[in-house]
Amino acid sequence: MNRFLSNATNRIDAKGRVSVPSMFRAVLARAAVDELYAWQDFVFPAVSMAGPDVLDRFERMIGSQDPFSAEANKMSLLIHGGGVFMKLDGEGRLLVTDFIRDFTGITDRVTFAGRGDHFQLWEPAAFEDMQSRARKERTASS
Amino acid sequence: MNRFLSNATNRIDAKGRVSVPSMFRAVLARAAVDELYAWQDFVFPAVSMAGPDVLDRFERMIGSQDPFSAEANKMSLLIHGGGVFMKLDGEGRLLVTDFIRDFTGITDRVTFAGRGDHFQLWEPAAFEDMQSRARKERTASS
DNA sequence: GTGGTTCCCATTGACGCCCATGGTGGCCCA
DNA sequence: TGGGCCACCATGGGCGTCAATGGGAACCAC
Repeated sequence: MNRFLSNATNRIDAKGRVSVPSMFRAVLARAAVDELYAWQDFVFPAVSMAGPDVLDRFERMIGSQDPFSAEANKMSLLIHGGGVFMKLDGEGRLLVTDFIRDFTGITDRVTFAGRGDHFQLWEPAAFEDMQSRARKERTASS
Repeated sequence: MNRFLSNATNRIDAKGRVSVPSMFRAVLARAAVDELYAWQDFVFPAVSMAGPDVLDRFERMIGSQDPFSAEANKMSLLIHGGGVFMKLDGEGRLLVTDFIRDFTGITDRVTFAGRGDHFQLWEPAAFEDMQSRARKERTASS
């Protein structure tokens, strides 16, 4: 499969590392991605990750707008100022930095959630909560 | 037959596996499906399963919306983050994971229910209950 | 040096793949 | 029509492999 799907919760070890689910690593390997672009999600309290191609896409989106518009400026602030590059260690783990902790509230466990063309890091309880809320809204509106 | 019909209840073994009814497996084989897309039903406490084409359908639904809207993001959270790919073992069994147990209440037995283009996994008592209730409501309203 | 990383190796528990068994229903044949 | 044979399905369990996790030691920057 070539997209990020499902969710899994892994523990952060004493050194602050956490294993990226093998399923997600397989998708990254297939796309020959070895350096991850990570950004703070625009909607949820989660950090999103994907290959560098996503950053290119974001930049093209900005480029198509008036460079002096407030929109384009805000967008750049989010994707450049709120984004970093990360890479995995030999075992497929990533270091959970303060960049991630502060924005998500993650402390000792991480929920990885597939989002199709990217995946996200959530504080486990926040993920559960948001998902059940989304389900309720769908049920109510249908 | 090319659709999922009827229902059957099977036992979960010590390793947490359960046989998918051969009737359903036959439908899957005919559609050349070897990897199942499973999602938590939007209405019932059941997990639904079908071929990956269902996921494509869901994704087209999302694709028609503004990708930065909270609506589209929540829907993606459900169908991507709340969906899993599963595959059957050589004997046509699937592993009943916590993803399934937590949402359905399944413990040691599973009721498989055909739903036409997909089938569902229910906790046996919950299925009986829901079915008899549906029957009553129909009788009352007709 | 000291703190923070990165690279490497060990452990263990889960999962996939394989083979075995038993029970049931269908089919054939007398 | 009755009995027996056979095929298929549900189920059980062994075992090898791999992922998730833990920790030591080298390495770099300050």
